Amino acid sequence: MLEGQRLASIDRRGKQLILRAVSGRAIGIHLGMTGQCLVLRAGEQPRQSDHIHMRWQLVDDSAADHVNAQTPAELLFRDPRRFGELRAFATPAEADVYLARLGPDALHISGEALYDAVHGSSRAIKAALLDQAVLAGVGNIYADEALFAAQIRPSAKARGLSRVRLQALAASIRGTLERAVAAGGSTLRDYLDADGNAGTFLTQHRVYGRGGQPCVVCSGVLRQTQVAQRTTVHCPACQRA
DNA sequence: GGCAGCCTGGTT
DNA sequence: AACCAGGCTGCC
Repeated sequence: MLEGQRLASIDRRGKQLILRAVSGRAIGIHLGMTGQCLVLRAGEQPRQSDHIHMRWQLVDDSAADHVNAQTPAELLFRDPRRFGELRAFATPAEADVYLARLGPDALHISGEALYDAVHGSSRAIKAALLDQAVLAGVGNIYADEALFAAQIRPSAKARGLSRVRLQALAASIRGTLERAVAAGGSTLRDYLDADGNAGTFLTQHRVYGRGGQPCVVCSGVLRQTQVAQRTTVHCPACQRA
């Protein structure tokens, strides 16, 4: 699909990455749980060479004055658990149809947009946040963290939450994701950025993975439950809404 | 909605 | 050996 093609752009919508070529062809990449996209310089070897499912040779022929111009490099897709996905699109329209399944991007979600997306739903608010057609980009970690920041119970019915509450939740989602991005993401075990670096947001988790431990705000015991079939941690005292 | 299933690998 | 994990789909 991409042999001999010139990359035009690299974008993201929610958890979906999309590489578009000048010709209109495109590749969609989803990391799933354990996927990694790694960029290697010429002659560089990946730290872990197992579970590599795709390798693209890259040539940088951009600016003539670029230090690395003409230096070949490689883009690797590695995914031990194979829950990730690579998908080829022949045209921009095909790619756009695929991306249209996704809700608004969580990193930029407005209070109004979140209200519009969930206020009519009878589901638990956490289930709605995890639904990529409702909101694109929030997974289990950031759902729990954002709900804690907004003081909302994960099991609260979406339709029972006020406009003001949902506006606060939208702000918490944006804030949580911004801080996570600034920290390079949450590496539990596998996640690495394109340069092979782990993310450190794990050190800032306030509820995810802390069931049974004291709440950082009130010192009460954090409760671990199941919501939408996912392990969920919240503070019963702080999250009253 | 709930649940099995897709996979590998690390921890009880 | 059993259970658990960042996600998501398909089937009741």
